[in-house]
Amino acid sequence: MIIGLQRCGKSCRLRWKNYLRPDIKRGNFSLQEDQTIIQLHALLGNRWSAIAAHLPKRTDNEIKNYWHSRLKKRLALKGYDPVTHRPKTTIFGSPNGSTDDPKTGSNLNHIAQWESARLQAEARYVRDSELYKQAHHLYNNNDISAASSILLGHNKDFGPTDQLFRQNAPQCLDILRAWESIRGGLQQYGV
DNA sequence: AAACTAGTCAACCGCAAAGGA
DNA sequence: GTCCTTTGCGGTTGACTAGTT
Repeated sequence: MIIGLQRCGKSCRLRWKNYLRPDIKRGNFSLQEDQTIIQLHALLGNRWSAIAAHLPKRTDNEIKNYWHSRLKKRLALKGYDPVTHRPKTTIFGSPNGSTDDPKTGSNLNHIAQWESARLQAEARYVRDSELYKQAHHLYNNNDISAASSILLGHNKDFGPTDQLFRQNAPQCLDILRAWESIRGGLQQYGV
Protein backbone atom coordinates (compact mmCIF):
# COMPACT_ATOMS: atom_id res chain seq x y z
CA MET A 1 0.00 0.00 0.00
CA ILE A 2 1.39 3.35 -1.05
CA ILE A 3 0.80 6.22 1.30
CA GLY A 4 1.05 9.55 -0.45
CA LEU A 5 2.86 10.30 -3.64
CA GLN A 6 6.38 9.15 -4.21
CA ARG A 7 8.14 12.44 -4.80
CA CYS A 8 11.83 13.05 -4.79
CA GLY A 9 13.30 16.35 -3.79
CA LYS A 10 13.70 17.33 -7.36
CA SER A 11 10.03 16.75 -8.11
CA CYS A 12 8.98 18.74 -5.07
CA ARG A 13 11.21 21.62 -5.98
CA LEU A 14 9.87 21.63 -9.51
CA ARG A 15 6.30 21.53 -8.36
CA TRP A 16 6.88 24.42 -6.02
CA LYS A 17 8.65 26.40 -8.67
CA ASN A 18 6.12 25.81 -11.42
CA TYR A 19 2.88 25.42 -9.58
CA LEU A 20 2.70 25.99 -5.82
CA ARG A 21 4.63 29.21 -5.45
CA PRO A 22 2.29 31.90 -4.13
CA ASP A 23 3.54 34.59 -6.48
CA ILE A 24 2.54 32.73 -9.62
CA LYS A 25 -0.08 34.32 -11.80
CA ARG A 26 -2.42 31.81 -13.34
CA GLY A 27 -4.96 32.08 -16.07
CA ASN A 28 -4.99 33.45 -19.57
CA PHE A 29 -2.13 35.38 -21.01
CA SER A 30 -2.89 38.98 -21.87
CA LEU A 31 -2.30 40.44 -25.30
CA GLN A 32 0.64 42.35 -23.87
CA GLU A 33 2.14 39.12 -22.58
CA ASP A 34 1.60 37.43 -25.94
CA GLN A 35 3.45 40.23 -27.67
CA THR A 36 6.27 40.19 -25.19
CA ILE A 37 6.74 36.44 -25.52
CA ILE A 38 6.76 36.54 -29.30
CA GLN A 39 9.25 39.36 -29.47
CA LEU A 40 11.52 37.95 -26.81
CA HIS A 41 11.42 34.57 -28.48
CA ALA A 42 12.49 36.23 -31.71
CA LEU A 43 15.45 37.69 -29.87
CA LEU A 44 16.38 34.97 -27.43
CA GLY A 45 15.12 31.77 -28.97
CA ASN A 46 14.06 28.91 -26.72
CA ARG A 47 15.57 30.47 -23.64
CA TRP A 48 12.41 30.21 -21.63
CA SER A 49 13.89 31.22 -18.33
CA ALA A 50 15.23 34.41 -19.87
CA ILE A 51 11.84 35.13 -21.39
CA ALA A 52 10.11 34.36 -18.10
CA ALA A 53 12.37 36.86 -16.35
CA HIS A 54 10.56 39.58 -18.26
CA LEU A 55 7.07 38.33 -17.48
CA PRO A 56 6.38 38.83 -13.79
CA LYS A 57 4.61 35.93 -12.09
CA ARG A 58 4.86 33.62 -15.10
CA THR A 59 7.03 30.52 -15.02
CA ASP A 60 9.32 29.38 -17.77
CA ASN A 61 7.40 26.12 -17.95
CA GLU A 62 4.11 27.92 -18.41
CA ILE A 63 5.54 30.16 -21.10
CA LYS A 64 7.08 27.18 -22.85
CA ASN A 65 3.78 25.32 -22.83
CA TYR A 66 1.90 28.38 -24.00
CA TRP A 67 4.34 28.87 -26.82
CA HIS A 68 4.14 25.31 -28.06
CA SER A 69 0.40 24.94 -27.70
CA ARG A 70 -0.77 28.32 -28.98
CA LEU A 71 1.65 31.01 -30.04
CA LYS A 72 3.65 28.78 -32.34
CA LYS A 73 0.52 27.75 -34.18
CA ARG A 74 -0.76 31.29 -34.29
CA LEU A 75 2.45 32.45 -35.93
CA ALA A 76 2.32 29.56 -38.37
CA LEU A 77 -1.22 30.49 -39.32
CA LYS A 78 -0.08 34.02 -40.03
CA GLY A 79 2.53 32.60 -42.35
CA TYR A 80 5.54 33.10 -40.10
CA ASP A 81 8.11 30.52 -39.26
CA PRO A 82 7.90 30.10 -35.48
CA VAL A 83 11.61 29.36 -35.31
CA THR A 84 13.01 32.21 -37.36
CA HIS A 85 10.03 34.59 -36.97
CA ARG A 86 10.28 35.36 -40.62
CA PRO A 87 7.70 34.96 -43.37
CA LYS A 88 7.91 31.38 -44.51
CA THR A 89 7.93 32.18 -48.21
CA THR A 90 10.81 34.63 -48.18
CA ILE A 91 13.44 33.22 -45.90
CA PHE A 92 15.32 31.59 -48.76
CA GLY A 93 14.02 33.84 -51.44
CA SER A 94 11.39 31.52 -52.82
CA PRO A 95 8.54 29.43 -51.43
CA ASN A 96 10.24 26.15 -52.21
CA GLY A 97 13.42 27.18 -50.47
CA SER A 98 15.44 27.14 -53.65
CA THR A 99 18.72 28.99 -53.31
CA ASP A 100 19.10 29.96 -56.92
CA ASP A 101 16.65 32.78 -56.53
CA PRO A 102 18.26 36.11 -57.48
CA LYS A 103 16.99 37.66 -54.26
CA THR A 104 18.78 35.09 -52.13
CA GLY A 105 21.85 37.23 -51.66
CA SER A 106 19.98 40.23 -50.35
CA ASN A 107 17.75 38.07 -48.18
CA LEU A 108 20.70 36.34 -46.59
CA ASN A 109 22.28 39.72 -46.09
CA HIS A 110 19.11 40.91 -44.39
CA ILE A 111 19.13 37.85 -42.15
CA ALA A 112 22.74 38.51 -41.26
CA GLN A 113 21.92 42.12 -40.38
CA TRP A 114 18.98 41.07 -38.31
CA GLU A 115 20.99 38.44 -36.47
CA SER A 116 23.74 40.94 -35.82
CA ALA A 117 21.28 43.43 -34.38
CA ARG A 118 19.75 40.69 -32.27
CA LEU A 119 23.10 39.74 -30.81
CA GLN A 120 23.94 43.35 -30.11
CA ALA A 121 20.67 43.88 -28.29
CA GLU A 122 21.23 40.75 -26.26
CA ALA A 123 24.78 41.77 -25.41
CA ARG A 124 23.57 45.19 -24.34
CA TYR A 125 20.95 43.63 -22.18
CA VAL A 126 23.51 41.42 -20.43
CA ARG A 127 25.80 44.39 -19.91
CA ASP A 128 22.99 46.60 -18.57
CA SER A 129 21.85 43.87 -16.23
CA GLU A 130 25.31 43.63 -14.73
CA LEU A 131 25.65 47.37 -14.36
CA TYR A 132 22.28 47.66 -12.79
CA LYS A 133 23.07 44.83 -10.37
CA GLN A 134 26.26 46.55 -9.24
CA ALA A 135 24.60 49.94 -8.92
CA HIS A 136 21.64 48.55 -7.08
CA HIS A 137 23.93 46.90 -4.57
CA LEU A 138 25.68 50.20 -3.93
CA TYR A 139 22.37 52.00 -3.75
CA ASN A 140 21.13 49.57 -1.12
CA ASN A 141 24.25 50.32 0.89
CA ASN A 142 23.44 54.04 0.71
CA ASP A 143 26.39 54.65 -1.57
CA ILE A 144 24.32 56.78 -3.89
CA SER A 145 27.19 58.61 -5.51
CA ALA A 146 29.02 55.40 -6.43
CA ALA A 147 25.82 53.93 -7.80
CA SER A 148 25.19 57.09 -9.77
CA SER A 149 28.63 57.14 -11.27
CA ILE A 150 28.27 53.57 -12.47
CA LEU A 151 25.04 54.37 -14.20
CA LEU A 152 26.01 57.88 -15.28
CA GLY A 153 29.06 56.50 -16.92
CA HIS A 154 26.78 54.25 -18.88
CA ASN A 155 23.89 56.56 -19.63
CA LYS A 156 23.67 60.26 -19.06
CA ASP A 157 19.90 60.59 -19.21
CA PHE A 158 19.10 60.09 -15.56
CA GLY A 159 16.40 61.66 -13.53
CA PRO A 160 16.37 62.44 -9.81
CA THR A 161 18.16 59.99 -7.56
CA ASP A 162 15.01 58.54 -6.11
CA GLN A 163 13.93 57.52 -9.59
CA LEU A 164 17.37 56.39 -10.63
CA PHE A 165 16.74 52.67 -10.62
CA ARG A 166 13.18 52.63 -11.65
CA GLN A 167 14.08 54.56 -14.75
CA ASN A 168 17.20 52.70 -15.67
CA ALA A 169 16.57 49.14 -14.66
CA PRO A 170 17.06 46.93 -17.71
CA GLN A 171 13.75 45.78 -19.01
CA CYS A 172 12.42 43.79 -21.88
CA LEU A 173 11.49 47.08 -23.47
CA ASP A 174 15.13 47.76 -24.07
CA ILE A 175 15.41 44.66 -26.19
CA LEU A 176 12.03 45.20 -27.72
CA ARG A 177 12.91 48.70 -28.82
CA ALA A 178 15.97 47.40 -30.60
CA TRP A 179 13.97 44.68 -32.20
CA GLU A 180 11.12 46.94 -33.22
CA SER A 181 13.52 49.32 -34.88
CA ILE A 182 14.58 46.46 -37.12
CA ARG A 183 11.33 44.79 -37.78
CA GLY A 184 9.03 47.76 -37.73
CA GLY A 185 6.96 46.50 -34.89
CA LEU A 186 4.68 43.76 -34.05
CA GLN A 187 1.81 44.56 -36.33
CA GLN A 188 3.22 42.22 -38.93
CA TYR A 189 2.10 39.33 -36.82
CA GLY A 190 -1.43 40.59 -36.63
CA VAL A 191 -1.73 39.62 -33.00
C1' DA B 1 -23.16 6.22 -25.37
C1' DA B 2 -18.77 4.88 -26.90
C1' DA B 3 -14.62 5.57 -29.44
C1' DC B 4 -11.48 8.56 -31.27
C1' DT B 5 -8.80 12.91 -31.79
C1' DA B 6 -6.61 17.11 -30.59
C1' DG B 7 -5.28 20.53 -27.25
C1' DT B 8 -3.54 21.78 -22.78
C1' DC B 9 -0.51 21.65 -19.01
C1' DA B 10 1.81 19.52 -14.97
C1' DA B 11 5.42 16.60 -14.43
C1' DC B 12 9.41 13.93 -15.75
C1' DC B 13 14.04 13.28 -17.72
C1' DG B 14 18.71 14.14 -18.83
C1' DC B 15 22.24 17.30 -19.01
C1' DA B 16 25.25 21.04 -17.44
C1' DA B 17 26.81 24.42 -14.21
C1' DA B 18 27.61 25.89 -9.54
C1' DG B 19 28.97 25.20 -4.98
C1' DG B 20 30.73 22.83 -1.04
C1' DA B 21 33.42 19.17 1.34
C1' DG C 1 41.86 18.89 -8.32
C1' DT C 2 38.13 15.59 -7.53
C1' DC C 3 33.85 13.98 -6.12
C1' DC C 4 29.20 14.64 -4.73
C1' DT C 5 25.03 17.23 -4.23
C1' DT C 6 22.06 20.82 -5.53
C1' DT C 7 20.06 23.80 -8.77
C1' DG C 8 18.52 25.41 -13.24
C1' DC C 9 17.25 24.61 -17.78
C1' DG C 10 15.04 22.91 -22.11
C1' DG C 11 12.96 18.99 -24.37
C1' DT C 12 9.65 15.59 -23.95
C1' DT C 13 5.96 12.72 -22.05
C1' DG C 14 1.63 11.43 -20.30
C1' DA C 15 -2.76 12.39 -17.96
C1' DC C 16 -6.72 14.79 -18.46
C1' DT C 17 -10.41 17.21 -20.90
C1' DA C 18 -13.36 18.86 -24.53
C1' DG C 19 -14.90 18.31 -28.98
C1' DT C 20 -16.10 15.37 -32.85
C1' DT C 21 -17.65 11.29 -35.22
